[in-house]
Amino acid sequence: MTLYERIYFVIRQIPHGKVATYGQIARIVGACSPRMVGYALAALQSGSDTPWQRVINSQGKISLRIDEIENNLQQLLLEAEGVTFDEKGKTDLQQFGWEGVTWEWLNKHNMLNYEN
DNA sequence: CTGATGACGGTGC
DNA sequence: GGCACCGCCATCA
Repeated sequence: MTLYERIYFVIRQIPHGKVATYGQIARIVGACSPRMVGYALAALQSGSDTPWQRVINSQGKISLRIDEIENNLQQLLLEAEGVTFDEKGKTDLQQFGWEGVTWEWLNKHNMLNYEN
């Protein structure tokens, strides 16, 4: 199982209507750097079953490349799930932030070898 | 094997 | 709040 696959696996645990940050995903899978998460998502191709739209940066903002179409799509998908954005495109992590996985979940999937 | 390529985060100014 | 660094390393050509 590659690091990318672990990252996608964790992202699929994010519930509907919640969002997680890159750093949060990184800590869960044990990636030394949050960049790995971003890189994994960048390598993701459209048509994947991974809810990539629920992953945003630590400031609660959508952080995509210079692709406005995909950028708007991400916000659209999240708003369809009930996540709201302010006029600056920021979402309230206190309200919509994901709590993360449980210790039991990590143990169940043998991810304790990597961190936590 | 080597080098290029990246959806970030924290810190300091 | 914004900006410039720096750390970070799996994947691919």
